[in-house]
Order: sequence, then C-alpha cells, then structure tokens
Amino acid sequence: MKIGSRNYPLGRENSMYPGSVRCTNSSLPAQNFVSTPAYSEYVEYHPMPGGVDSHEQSSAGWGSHYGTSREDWNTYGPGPSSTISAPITGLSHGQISYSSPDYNSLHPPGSGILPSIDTIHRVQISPNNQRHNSYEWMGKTVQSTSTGKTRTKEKYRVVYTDHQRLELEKEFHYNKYITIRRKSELAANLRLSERQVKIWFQNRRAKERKLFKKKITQFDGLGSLHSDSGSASPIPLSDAMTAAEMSSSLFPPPLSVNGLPHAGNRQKVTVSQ
DNA sequence: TTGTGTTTTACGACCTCC
DNA sequence: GGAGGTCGTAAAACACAA
Repeated sequence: MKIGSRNYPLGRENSMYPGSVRCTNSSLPAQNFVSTPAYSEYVEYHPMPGGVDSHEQSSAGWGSHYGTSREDWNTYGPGPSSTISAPITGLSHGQISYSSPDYNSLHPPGSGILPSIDTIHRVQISPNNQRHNSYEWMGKTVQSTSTGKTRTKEKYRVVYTDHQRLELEKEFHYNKYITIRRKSELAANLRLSERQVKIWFQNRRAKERKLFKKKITQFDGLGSLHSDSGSASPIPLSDAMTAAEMSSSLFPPPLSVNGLPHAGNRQKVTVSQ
C-alpha cells in the first residue's frame, strides 16, 4: 500500500484520527483493570467452533499455540490470576488463552459488542496515568521537516490506552486477521480509525512473528545443544512443535470470503522471512 | 538522573489479489 | 487501481540498570 499515493495523511485526517476525542485521560476517570471483573478471568482461549463472523476462522490454526505470554497480559494489570497452561515449546512463557465464560458472555465472538466507552470510562483506572495524556495533539498535523510526511505536532505517535490495547489484543487472540466488519466495529468502539486498527494488527502480527522466530531460535539452540550431548530434548515431544509445524500454524490461510480479509501478499507469509 | 535497550505507533516500499 | 499483506525502519514511549 502506498499510503502517500492515496492521500491518506492530508486528505483523510478525519478518518485517520477520528475525533481527537478519543479515550483521553482527561475523559477517562482512570483505568484499573483490576476492578474489571470481566477481564479478571481472562485466562483461556479456545477456538470458537460456532463462532460467527471473523471468529469462526483461523483460530484453530493459531489456537493454543499462540497464547500471549503472561508478561504481555500483566501489562494490563494483575488481572488474570493466570491458569497457565503448558507452554508449547517448553519455554518458560506461560500461555494465555481465552475461553473464559465471563469474557465470552461479555464479548461473544464476532458480536461486535464491546463495552461502551462510557462503561469503560467508569471501570478503568490506569496504573500509569501519565501515559495516556497525550491525545490533545491529535487533529493538528504538520508536515515533517525532511520527508514531507504528515506528522503530528510535537508528538510522533500516540500511546493507546490500556483499554484500547486490551480490546485489540482480545480481538487478535480470536483472529490474527481482522475482518473489515470487525475492524469497523473495533474502530468505532475504541475511538480509533480503521486505519489505526489495521496497522495495529499488522504490527501485532509482526511482533508475533518476531517472538516466534525468537522462540524457534531458542528452541533450535537448545536442540542442538542437547543433540551434541546426546541427551533427549529438554522439551517433551508432546509439548514441542517442529519448526515446520509452528511455521504452518503461525499464519493460517486467511479467508477469501467477501467482506473478510482478502488480497494481500498471503503467500509471502513465512516464518523465515 | 542518565544512558541504553526494548516496545509501541506509524509510515513507505513493494507485493498479491480481485 | 484499490485494498490489504509483509518487511524494514523512524521515533516516541517506556523500562531498567548504573
């Protein structure tokens, strides 16, 4: 995508930053996911067989292989009292997945129902308030000096609120590729532009790949280490995946159904990149 | 407090698909 | 040609050791 050629920055500022009235802290009383029961048991995810919309796709492909590390979720607060299931590669990272009845009842997959911003505002208390104060700049953009890119005054990027990130992460755990419909819903509910949601998912997949490569590297290192000594792999075979298995499950084939993610350079998706 | 490394948004370039 | 994909990267935000 050639963003510049599509006149995004200047031509669709509103779309890019819909309402500089996003989840600013000035309007957020505070965020505290500790006090959000809906998230407190947010510990396990299983593919939703009867899922609708986007959620009925590829979850299994990622499925349990790709839980976010516990560390990631801890950033949202003490939250999950963490039933950590067996790590796939034997690494110490716990696996988080999401099948909590609380969560599912709150957010039926694909329902598009998210807590209203007002509701969110009532329950969130940020552990790090100063982080989320930086939205006032939005809506005022200037040309950056050298490249002619549209950049915002004073700030290079915004920092999403914990809630925004949490919702995005939740969606990501259901589907690594967001549908057009869900993207619209999420964007509306989180006061983000669809473009921001799209880019967040792109970046999130990139992060996943990066972590994945790291794990594979570590796994290979351990394997070779132990093969040298002739001992068995430190990781039980039942828990371990071969690099090929992990690779194939990393990005399952996206859907090509109308209204769902389509096009793009899907064949290029390989772990080895 | 400061230096440094990591993570998070955002973008450009290039690619594929429809 | 438009839309969305990856990859690489810039720079702000953040974490943390010294």
